[in-house]
Formats: sequence, C-alpha cells, structure tokens
Amino acid sequence: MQGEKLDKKTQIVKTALRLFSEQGLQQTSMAQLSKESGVAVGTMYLHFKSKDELVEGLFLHIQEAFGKAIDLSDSEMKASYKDRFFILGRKVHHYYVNNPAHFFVVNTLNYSPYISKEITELGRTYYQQSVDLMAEGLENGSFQPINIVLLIRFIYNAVIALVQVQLKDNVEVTEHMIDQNIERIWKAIT
Amino acid sequence: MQGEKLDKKTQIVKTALRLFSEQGLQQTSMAQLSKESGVAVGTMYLHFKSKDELVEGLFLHIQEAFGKAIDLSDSEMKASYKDRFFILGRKVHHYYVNNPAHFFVVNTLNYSPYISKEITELGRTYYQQSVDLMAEGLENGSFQPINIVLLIRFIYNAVIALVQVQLKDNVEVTEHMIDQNIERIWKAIT
Amino acid sequence: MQGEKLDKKTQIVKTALRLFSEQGLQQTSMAQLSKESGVAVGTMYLHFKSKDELVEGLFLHIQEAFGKAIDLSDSEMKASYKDRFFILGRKVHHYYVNNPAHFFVVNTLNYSPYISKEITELGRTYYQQSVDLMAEGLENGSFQPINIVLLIRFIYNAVIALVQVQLKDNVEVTEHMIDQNIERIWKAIT
Amino acid sequence: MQGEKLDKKTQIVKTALRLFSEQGLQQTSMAQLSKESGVAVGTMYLHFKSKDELVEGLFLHIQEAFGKAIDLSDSEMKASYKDRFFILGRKVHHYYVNNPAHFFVVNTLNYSPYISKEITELGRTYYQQSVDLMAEGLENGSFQPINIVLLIRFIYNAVIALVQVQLKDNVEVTEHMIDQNIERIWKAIT
DNA sequence: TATGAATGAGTGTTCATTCAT
DNA sequence: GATGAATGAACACTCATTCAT
Repeated sequence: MQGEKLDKKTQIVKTALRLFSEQGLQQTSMAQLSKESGVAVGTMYLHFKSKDELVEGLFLHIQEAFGKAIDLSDSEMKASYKDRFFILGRKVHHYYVNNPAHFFVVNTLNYSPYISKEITELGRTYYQQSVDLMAEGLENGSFQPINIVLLIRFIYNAVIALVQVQLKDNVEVTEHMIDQNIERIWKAIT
Repeated sequence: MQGEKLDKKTQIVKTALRLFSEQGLQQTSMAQLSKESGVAVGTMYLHFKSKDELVEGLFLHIQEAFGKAIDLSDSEMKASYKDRFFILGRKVHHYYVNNPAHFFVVNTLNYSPYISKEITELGRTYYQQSVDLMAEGLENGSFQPINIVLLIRFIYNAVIALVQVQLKDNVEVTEHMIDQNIERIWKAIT
Repeated sequence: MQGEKLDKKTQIVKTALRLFSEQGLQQTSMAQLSKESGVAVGTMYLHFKSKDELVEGLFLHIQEAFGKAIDLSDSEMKASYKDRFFILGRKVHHYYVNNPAHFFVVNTLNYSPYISKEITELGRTYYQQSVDLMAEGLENGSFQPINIVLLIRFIYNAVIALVQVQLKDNVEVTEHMIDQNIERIWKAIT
Repeated sequence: MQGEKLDKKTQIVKTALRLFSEQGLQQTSMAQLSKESGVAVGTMYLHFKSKDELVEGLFLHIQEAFGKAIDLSDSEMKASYKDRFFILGRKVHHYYVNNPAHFFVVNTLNYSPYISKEITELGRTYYQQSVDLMAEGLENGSFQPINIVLLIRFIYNAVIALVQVQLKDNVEVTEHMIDQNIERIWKAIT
C-alpha cells in the first residue's frame, strides 16, 4: 500500500517535472499530466489537494534532491575550508547540469508567485549544510565581511552563470572551466 | 489623436507592467488588464494583436528603457576603463532598483516560453554598448581570458544578486555596498 | 452628391456580394467589408442601419437585378406561350450562371433566418412578370391544374438543378442541355 | 455508463437539431446549446472536439437517419421499376415532412462552408441505394439519356419543391398531391 | 484507494455598432 | 455626409476541480 502510493506519487512528480520543464507550468494541464503519468486525474487529487500544492510539492522535491546531492560526505568535510568551498561549487554545478529539468523549474518558480515565502524557507532547510558552510567562511575570516544573504546569492548566481552558459547557450563546458569559475568567485569574496 | 493614442498605449503598458510584476503573466487576464487600465478590451487589441504580442511589446519596451538608462554619456565614456565599468555597474543596479516591476518582469520572461530567440536578440540590441564595453575589457587585457557569453552572464548575475537582496529580501542597500559589489566582480574577472 | 452617395452604396453592395458569396455572411465582418470596399465603417452605417439591413438590401438588390434580367421584352412577349416559357427558362439559367455570386447568396439566404417573410415578399415583386406568366399558363390551360405556389417552386427548383450541376459540380453545360432541361419541365407540368 | 453517455450525446444532438433549424447554425451559441440541452459546455466538448465537428456529426447523423428511412425493404425491392421509383419518392417526401428540422438543417448546410467535400461524400454513402436506383433507371432505359448528376439533382429538387410548399408555405399537402408530384417527375424524365 | 465523466467559471479574442471629429 | 478609434457584449473553447462509482 505505502509502496504503491509512493509509486503513484513518484510517477506524478517525475512526469510533472518533465512536462513543467518542457512546456512550463501553465502550459501543462492536469489532464495531460494524468495521461502522461498514467495516473488518473482523481488519484492525483488524492496526493495533492490542488495544482498549486503539486507545484509546491515539486519544488520541495527538487530542493530535497538538490540538498542531498550537494551534501558533503564526512570524509569531504575533513578537507580544508577552501577545498570544501570548491567541492560544494562543483557539486552545485554538476547537479544542475545533470538535472536540467530541476534547473529550469526551480528558476522559473523563483520568479513566479506560485511559491510562498514559507515554502521557500522550508526548501532552504534541505541545503542548510551549504548555508552553514558559507557562514563558516565568514566567521573564520576566509571571506571579507559581507551580508550573509548577499554572500549566498552572489555565489549562487555566479555558479548559475556557468550553468546557464552550458544549458541555455549550449557552450561546451569543461571541468577546468568549472574550477576557473569557482576560482573567480573565491577571488571575489576573499 | 496621436497624443490620445499614445496615452492609451501607455496606459496599457504601464498597467500591464504593474500587474505582470505583481501577479505573473498568466495570472493576469486581458479582462483584468482592461479593467485596471481603463482601456476597453477591444482597444487593447487595436494596439497589440494578441496577448503574446503585448508581452513581447512589454519586453522590448523594458529592454529599450533599460538600454537608454544604462547608456554611458559622451563625457562618461571618456573615463578610464575601470571607471566606466563601475559607472555601468551602478547604472544597472540603480535602474532595476528604481524600476522593480521591470526587474521582475524581465527575469520572469527570461525563463518563460513567451519570448522567442528573435525577440531576445532584438532586445539585446538596446544595450549593445554595454556588451561592447565588456568585449573591450577582454581585448584591452583588463580581464582574464574568458568566454564572452560567460563573462556577461557572470557580471549580470553578480550585479543582480545585490538587486535581489534589496528587492526580494528587503535588505537596506547603501551606495557603498553597491560599489563593494562591483569591486568584487572586478576582482573576480581581472 | 446624389451621384457620390450612389457610388458609395454601390461599392458596398458590390463588395458585400463578392465577400458574402466567397466566404459566407457570418464570416464577412463589417471591418473587412469596409477595408475591401474602400468605404469607412461609419459610412456604411449611414447607408445601412445594421448588418442585417445590409443583408436585406443586398437580397433586394439581387432580386431586382434578377427581375430585370429575366424580364421579357415587348417583342418577346409577342411569342407563343410555350416560346415565352422557354425564353424565361433560358434567361433564369443564364442569369445565375453569369452571376454565380447572386446564385450562392440568394440560395444561402433562402434557408437562413436573415430574411423575413416581408422582405421575401418584397423581393418577389421584382419578378412579378414571371409569376404572372406562370399563372397565365394555368389559366390558359397550358398546364395541368396545380397549386400555383407549388408550380413556381417546382419550375424554379428544376431550373436550379442544372445551374447547380454547372456551378457546383463543374459539369460543362451546353445550350442544348438548357433547352432539354426546360423541355423536361414543360413535359412535367403540361 | 454507456447508457448515460449515449443519453448526453443524444440530448446534445437533439437540441442542436432543434436550435439549428430554428435559428441557424451561427445564431446558435455553444452556451445556448448547453443551457437548452441541459449538458454542460465542457461535456459537449467531450463528445465533439469543436462546434465544426458537432455540425459535421449532426450532418452525418441526419444523412444516416435519412438513408435508413428511405431504404427500400427487400419486399419493396421486388416491385416494378416505376413502383420502386414512386415508393422512393414518397419516402423522401414523408421523411422530410416528418423531420422538418432535418430538412432545414441539411438544406442550410448544403450552401454553407461548414461541410467539406469529404463529409458530403461520406454522407452520400448512407443513401447509396437510392443513387443506384436512379442509375438503374438510366441503364434499363426507363429514363431518357441524361447526365446522372443532373438526373439526381433534378429529381431531388422537384421532390423538395413540394416539401417546401408544405413546410415553408404551410400549404396542406395530401397523399394524392405527393403522388401527382412524383408523376410529374416521372413524366419529365421518361 | 482509484477512477474519469462531468462541470462551469474563466480565458483570449472578435466584431457589430457608436460617436466625436 | 464621412471617418475610424473606441467600445464591451458575446463567442468558442479550456481546464482545475469534484464526486458517484
């Protein structure tokens, strides 16, 4: 039962992710989602009370997967601060490049009225470790003094710039370019 | 006649800008736009053949205003390269902070299927001077070698980070912080 | 003044005839009619109080032209009854074949709610001579006794059959076939 | 399920038939059709993809019912050729008189751009037997030589003349008058 | 729990008509 | 008389949501 329910829910989320990233949120109807996911419309409404809630669920699903993917392992956490910063940077880049649908959906949602402040906050908890890592850099004097919110946005946006170049401008991006990009960011804030 | 016509079109554009930034594109119906702008539905369709064309028109309107606002004057163009870079950075920041609706609409459209490649390209022509300025920095050796597309995205995203902090996180941003932000960018790419 | 007004009205009627027969009544908007006739929308409403009235006017215009075209001249009226019957039959056929737009518009209107009984009656007055000719055939014993209304519809429909074959089925129709068709009708009712 | 579905579709078709014959196709909106049939707008679109398709469906529905109604039974087919011709003539007349809505809708559609050539052809298959009967009359020498298309149109139009007299001119029509009318047609073409 | 037929408010768009010039 | 910009009711159609099974 529990297994089957998760299956249906997973089917919905996976299909929604694909359709939303391919066509946009509004362009994807619940009927199409039902047809392509193989889950009846009524069943979708057993798992998500409304389309808005489905979008929220999708957002949190992405943030959770993102959080897990960029989590540093125990052994990685033993590296120097700069090394940990670079490891994180690479993980973020690779995550989005390997999950372009997540990238497009999350960025669309960021500027849409679909996601409330509360849900945004809730999503943030999934990558708390990364936020803490940034705070640590401030505290241990690695970074120049700066507003922590700005620091995080600055780094995120700068990493994202290269992801955009790879996914939207279809420029070939090498591992070396990724490292160079993180190097630039490091230079900027230290 | 000419004056009134411009008035109507301006009313539509101004209201659309407000509603689109407040509620999103799809959430704003032509009926609501008509009611709030005080222009009859039919009249709106005399100025824009469809909602899509209205969105395109709005996008180009914003890009044009943006381009004009960040254009360096003849006297400003006589400054040193670094100074010109900073002037541009400040102008971009101030433009978006003074026109938050433009900021939200343009960023929403960036990730939406509303705007075709052609229109995006057309919009780019309005701030060609800034693109050229970035290219100049590469040619005159101010910047480290880097893919020009990445360079522009990197700088834009980094400037935008502070705009987001001011407009979305409601953090008070001083002129000093703006200069510091540009300084960070300059450090990163030189 | 009078001359110009007639000009405008003629322009409207001629263009309406063309557009209505090409596209149908409902598919032709007053705006398109205005553009293609070169008469401003407002001006059209000076000549016809509404689209319905324009359609009525068009109908009467066609019936008048039709009536004039099938009118037997004084010399033709001196022929024997059967000859007059054949002359009339040929005239009707030729009129519709030479004015296919009239044919299609009149037949469309016949089964549409556009034309009221009164207007239909009014239109009938334009070809009273032909109606009288049919009544004469009844009175002089040329025809078998028959309801006059049925007689007229029977003859009209039978003539129209060959027009349809020529205009809708694109069958080549010779003068001989026209005469044969009238001969069939004559045989039927005498 | 099946029963209810058929019910809804039947409700739509019946109401459409009534409204289309009373008011015309274009004058009947999907909203009115919904209200008067007691079927929600959305439901109508489950059964017919568009208004055009509804009209097509209605046309074919009529042609099918017409075809069935005028089909000669096995025993009727054993009659002499002339008798079969008369039986068919009476059936056509009675069908339209008993289904005036069918009469008005089919004749309206005949001169409207709603029905494509393909659909017209498809509709024709429903009364192929009658077409064959006409061809038989040509082959067995009952009729004078004549273009088959013209023959069919001539007979149809002539039968229809009496239907029009009954339905549009509200003239009382007796069985004798129907036979007389067919007699006229028989005389014309033999 | 799972289904999908049914719903009707809401959408973008059209177009006959008006009226200030 | 002549114009055409402006109007808004009406249109065909969509789709998130419900509910009887």
